[in-house]
Amino acid sequence: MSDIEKPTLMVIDGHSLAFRAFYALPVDSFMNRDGQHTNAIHGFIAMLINLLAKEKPTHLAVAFDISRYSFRTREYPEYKGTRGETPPEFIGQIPLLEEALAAMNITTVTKEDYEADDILATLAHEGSQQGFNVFVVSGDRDAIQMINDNVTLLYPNARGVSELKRYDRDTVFERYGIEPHQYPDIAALVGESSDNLIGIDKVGEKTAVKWITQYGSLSAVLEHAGEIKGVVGEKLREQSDRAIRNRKLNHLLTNVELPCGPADLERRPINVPAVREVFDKLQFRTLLDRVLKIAAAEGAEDLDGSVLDKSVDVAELEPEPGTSVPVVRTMVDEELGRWLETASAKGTVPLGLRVETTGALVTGLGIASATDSAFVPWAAGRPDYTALQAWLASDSPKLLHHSKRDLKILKSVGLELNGIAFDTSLASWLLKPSGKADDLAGQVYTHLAETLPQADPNQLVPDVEALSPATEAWYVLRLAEYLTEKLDTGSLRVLEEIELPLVPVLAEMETTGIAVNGEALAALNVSLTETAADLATRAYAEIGHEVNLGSPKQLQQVLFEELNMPKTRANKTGFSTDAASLADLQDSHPHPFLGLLLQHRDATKLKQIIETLERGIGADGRIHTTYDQTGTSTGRISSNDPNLQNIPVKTAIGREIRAALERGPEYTTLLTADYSQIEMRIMAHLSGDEGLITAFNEGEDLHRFVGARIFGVATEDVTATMRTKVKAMSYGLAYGLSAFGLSKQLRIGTAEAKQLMADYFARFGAVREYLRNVVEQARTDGYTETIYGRRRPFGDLTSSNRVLRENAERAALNAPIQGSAADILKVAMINIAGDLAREHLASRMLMQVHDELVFEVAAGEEEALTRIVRDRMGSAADLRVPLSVQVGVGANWDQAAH
DNA sequence: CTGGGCACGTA
DNA sequence: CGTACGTGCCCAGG
Repeated sequence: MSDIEKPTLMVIDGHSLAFRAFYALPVDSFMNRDGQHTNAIHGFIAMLINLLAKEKPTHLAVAFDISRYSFRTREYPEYKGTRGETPPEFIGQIPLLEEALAAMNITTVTKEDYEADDILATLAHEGSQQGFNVFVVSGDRDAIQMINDNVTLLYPNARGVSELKRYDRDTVFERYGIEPHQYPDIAALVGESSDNLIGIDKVGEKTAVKWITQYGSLSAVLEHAGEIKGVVGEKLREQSDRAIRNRKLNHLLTNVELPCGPADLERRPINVPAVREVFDKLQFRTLLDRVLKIAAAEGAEDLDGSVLDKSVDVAELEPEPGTSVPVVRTMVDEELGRWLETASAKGTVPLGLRVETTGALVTGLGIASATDSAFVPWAAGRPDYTALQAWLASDSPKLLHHSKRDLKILKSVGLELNGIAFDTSLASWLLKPSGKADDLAGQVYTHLAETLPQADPNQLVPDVEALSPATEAWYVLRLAEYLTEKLDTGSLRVLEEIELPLVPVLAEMETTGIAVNGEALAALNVSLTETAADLATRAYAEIGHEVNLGSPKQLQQVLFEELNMPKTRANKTGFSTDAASLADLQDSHPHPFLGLLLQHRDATKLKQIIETLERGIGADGRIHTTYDQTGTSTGRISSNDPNLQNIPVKTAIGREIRAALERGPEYTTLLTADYSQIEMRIMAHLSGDEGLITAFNEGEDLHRFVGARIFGVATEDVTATMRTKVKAMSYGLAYGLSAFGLSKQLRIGTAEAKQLMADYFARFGAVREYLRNVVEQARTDGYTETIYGRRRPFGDLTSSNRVLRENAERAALNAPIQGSAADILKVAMINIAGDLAREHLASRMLMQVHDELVFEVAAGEEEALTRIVRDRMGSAADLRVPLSVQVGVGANWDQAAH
C-alpha cells in the first residue's frame, strides 16, 4: 500500500501539549469574560488546527491522563515527584479544552491507572500494525520509543513552544545515533530528571549511546558490566538497579485495553453550532474563523451565516486607543450579499479587500468598510457565492494591498476582479519609491504607527495570533485614506491613470507567459557545459593546478601572487577580476589563462541564464515572469522569477537564447516594438535644445547629426569612430557621465574627453542648462518629476558627504529621463491593451523590456496589431520631438528583433 | 542558513 | 569617477 492510500492516524498527548502551550503563551493575554484563563486551550487549538491542515489525519484522538497517579507511581512513589503544584492559571483549562474538542467532534481517550503516553503507545502500535500512517504528538521524550517506519513523532522544540519537530527513524538516528526502540535504554542509563528518575552517575548521553551501540541493549550492557573499565564501569556495577528500575518505568505499554481502536477514530464532521457556542464562551474569534474554514472545506452543514455574538471582546485586538477595529463577522451566501449591498452602499462606497491564501490556494476573503468587517471562508464550488462573485466582478470600488497578486490568485479560482480603485502597495511606493517595499504590516507600522500582530507561519503554536483577513482589509482601508491624503495631486494622477490601469495588463501578461523551446535551451546548455569544462581544463593546465574559476578570491591568488600580474582596480575584497580588469591585464601582461578565464566566465554566465529560464518554464511550456511594479525608484517595472529583462542580446549565443523564446502553437509570429532613442528624445523635449530637436525632427541618424556638428564636418563625413564617441557621450549624459568616465569608456585621454564634452555643450548648450537645472530644482524641491508628475525624492543632494551628494546628483538628473520613458511605455501598454480588447483581437501582449514590447500575433492580425502598436506607442506622449517606434516580426524573439 | 560582495546580463 | 535593475556564486558570519 502506498503512503498516499494509507489512512493517517494522529494521536495527541493532550495534557503534555496543553502544558507546553500554557508556558508558551502569556497567561495574562488570554482570559475570557468570566475571568477564566484560556492560553493553554488557545495554544492547543491553534496547534491542532495547523496539524489538521498540514497532516490531514483521517483518524484522530487526543489522550488525557486521568490524574497524576498511575501504576507507575504505585510502584515507585518518587516517579515524577519533582513536579510541583499545577499552576493555578492552568487549573480549569483542561476540562474546557475537552469541551472544545467535543464540539469539534474529536475523540478523547482516557484510561484509569494509565498515563496518556501508554494510550498513545497502544494506539500507535495498533495503528502501525493495521496499516496506518501514524503521527504521535507528544512533549514527552519517552515517546521516541514509539517511532518506527510507520510512526512519526511530532515533538515541541527546545523552546518548548513554537514548532513541532518531526522525528522519524532517520532523524532519531541523526540526533542520537541509535534506533528509536533503543531510546529507553539510553534514557534508563542517563536518567530523566523531569520524571525524577536518577541515572547512573557519570553516565551521559555520549557514554550511554556508546555502550548501547557496542552491546546492543541495556540488558547486554549490564551483562557485560564487568568488562567496562574505569570509574564509570564501577558506577555502572554499583548502580545497575537504577537503570533497571528506570527501564521498567519508561517502558510504554502497547497493550492497554482501550474502549476504541484506531479504526474507531475516524474523523467526524465538526459540530458548527457547538463550536460557535464553546468558542464564544472562550472568546476565540480568529480561531473560530479558522475552525469554520476547516468545517467549510470539510463540508459541514450550518454555515448559513449565524453571526458571532457582537459582545465579543475585541479589546485585545485594539492596537491603540482611539482606533476601533471592527468586529469580524464570518458570513457567506445571502447574508454576505445583504452585507455587501449595505456596506458598499449599492456599489458606490469603496471597501477594503484582502485575499487570504495558503500557498497557491485561496482560503478566505476579508472585506471591510470603515465600521464593519466580514470574513468569508472560501471553499471552491461549495456554498453559494453568487453575491460575492457579483460584487468582485462589478465596478464597485475596492481597495487592495498588492492588487496584482490578488487579481491573479482570484482568477485562478475562477473569480473575476474588477473595480480596483486603490492599491496601498502602489500608493506607498509612489510616495517613497526607493528602498524595499513594505508588506501590509510594515505599512501599517510606518504610516499608521500601529503594530500588527504577525504570526510566524512556521510556528505551530504561534505566540501571537495572525490577524483575520477581514481586519487586514480594514487596515487597507485606513491606509488608503492616509495615503490619499499624503499623495500630491500629480502622484495621485499617476496612480489612477497609469499604475492602477496597468495592474490588470501586467497580470494578464504574467498569466499568459511566453512560449519557450525547451529542447533548444537544453541543447544549448549541453554544448555550453562542454565548452565550459574544456575551457576550465585548459585554464588549469596554464597555471598547473585546479582553481575555482568562479571565485574572485581564488583568482586573486592565482593572478596576483602566482602569476605576479600587476594589481588591478581595488575593491573591498582586494583587487578586481572583472572583465574590464582582465582585459587590461591581457593588454599589459598577456597570458593564455586570462583569455581562457574570460571565455569560461562567458560560457558559465550564459549557462546560468539558460538554467534560470528553464527553471521558470511552467506546466504549459511557457515562461511566466512576475513584474514588480514597485521594484524601481525611477518608475520602471522590474521582472523576476525569471528576469526576462536581462536576456542576452549582444552575442551570438545570447541571440540563440532569444531564439528559444517563440510564438505559441496557435499564433503565427511574435511582434516586437521598441522605441528608438527614447531617452535622448525625452532629453531633447525636456531641455528644449533646438539643435537636438532639429536632429530628431529631420529624422536622420542622431549620432551622425550630432557628430557632424561637434567635429565640424559634413554628416556624410562622420567616421565610425566619431560616431561611436558621440553615441557614448550622448547616452552618458543622461547618466551624469564625467569627462573622466568618458575617457575610461572610450579609452581616450582625459583631455580629449574633456574637449569632446566641451564641443558637445558648445553646440547643444540647452542640454547642459537643463541637466544643471534638474539638479538645482531637485535640491530646492527635494524631488524630481517626470513628464506625468511622477516624483522621486532626493535627500542627499544637500549632503556634506561628497560621494553621497554626487551620487544623488547623477541619480537626480537621470530620474526624470528614465522615469518619463517608463511613464510613456506604461501609458502605451494600457492603451494597447484597451484597443486589443475593444477590437476583440486574439493577439496578446507578452513582455515588456523597458523600451520594448513583445506580442504574440494571431492569424490574420499582424496588420491590425501593427497599426494599434504604432499608433499607441507613437502617441503615448506629446513631445516636441516625434516618438519613433520600430516594429519587427518573426517566429521567435530573435527573428522578430530588427 | 543568511547576507554581503562580486560579477554580469539587460535597458 | 554613468543610471536603473535581478540572479548566481562564493564566502564569512552565525
